[in-house]
Amino acid sequence: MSPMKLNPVSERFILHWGEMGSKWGVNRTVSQIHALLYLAGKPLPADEIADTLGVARSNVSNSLKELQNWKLIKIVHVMGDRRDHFDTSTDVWELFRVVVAQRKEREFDPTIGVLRDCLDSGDINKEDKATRQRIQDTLGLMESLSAWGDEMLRLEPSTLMKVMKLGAKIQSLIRSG
Amino acid sequence: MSPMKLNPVSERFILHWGEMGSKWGVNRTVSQIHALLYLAGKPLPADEIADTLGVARSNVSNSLKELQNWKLIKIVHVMGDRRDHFDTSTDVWELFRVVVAQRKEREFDPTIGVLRDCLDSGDINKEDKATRQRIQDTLGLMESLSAWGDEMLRLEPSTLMKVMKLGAKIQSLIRSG
DNA sequence: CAGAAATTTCTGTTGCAAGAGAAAGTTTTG
DNA sequence: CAAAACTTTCTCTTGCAACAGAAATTTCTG
Repeated sequence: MSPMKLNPVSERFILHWGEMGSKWGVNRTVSQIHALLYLAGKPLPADEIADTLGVARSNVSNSLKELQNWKLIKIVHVMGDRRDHFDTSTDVWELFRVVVAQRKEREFDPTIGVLRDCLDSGDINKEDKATRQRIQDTLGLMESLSAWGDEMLRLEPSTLMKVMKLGAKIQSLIRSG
Repeated sequence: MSPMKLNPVSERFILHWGEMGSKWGVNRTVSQIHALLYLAGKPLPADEIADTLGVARSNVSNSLKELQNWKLIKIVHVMGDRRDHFDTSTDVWELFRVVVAQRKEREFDPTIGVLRDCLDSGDINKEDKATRQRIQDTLGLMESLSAWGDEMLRLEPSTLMKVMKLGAKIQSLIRSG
């Protein structure tokens, strides 16, 4: 099959998304596939993805599995076609929320665990007081961020948007409240 | 020189920080060096860093330059020692702020530029309406986050802390205000 | 249930970032 | 200004993630 031709803007979007992903520790092909599905806005079969992006079918297969682990895509079926098709949300806020929640769960929370563990261990007394305090501070920051993240993630996108729009005005609310 | 011995907790902290860095697109050695300087809480010379972490002197040199580009460390001098010493803030909030600001500037803002560019280009009309809308939505989300980030980064750590403590309670303030 | 279609797993390759060590360069000091 | 101390730049190596293609497996269809 000859490579499926993307519109120039879609191509640019997808390529840039791939670069972005790399810089944040996400495999380039994985990012690109997700960008493609997002822009397509409709379920695509794996071979069409491979064809469009010009990567090996097996690479697509593994990347799709990865995206499923991230809960960013799901398998759907199209009438009269036995191939699996893959679909992602077209709601960018929802996608954002999922990515943040996943990274928090995978990397942030475990780190909090390690820090707690460090502070609980008998070995902690071998460290000098100031070092101990810095580990404690780090844990404190991460716990605050974690708790705040959980609360924010629970809000509706529209509410979250309002919170952000409020921005720094929140300062005055804190003083008054 | 024989490798300088770290306390077990420091070692664990530094190793874990290195792993964390990798997952977020930061070079492992770079993360480790920063963690070491943070825990040490005092300026260290490059050779002592190389020695403590067991990596090549040249690697340390390049990593230190990288950390300076990130504005996370600076060169200081110690009386009676002609070697450069490297120092980082021991204020974890300040460090957090710098990292967020840098990543925003390096990766987030340029992406906003690309998206604007996409939407301004003549080629955008080749895309179908729904795709165009999704690019527009993506830009909207990123612009909101960017503006909000700028405002938050301007706040004092202590204020920022209060904002986070407020958490979801902010919802009611929005309704009332 | 045989053959076809689709998918996944396995195996080997490749490209590149990360890093070591040598060489070159710079700064300091007597 | 020569030698020593220190730092950076350069070059080559290495390890590993990313990937391709083949082989194996599963699922579907008449």
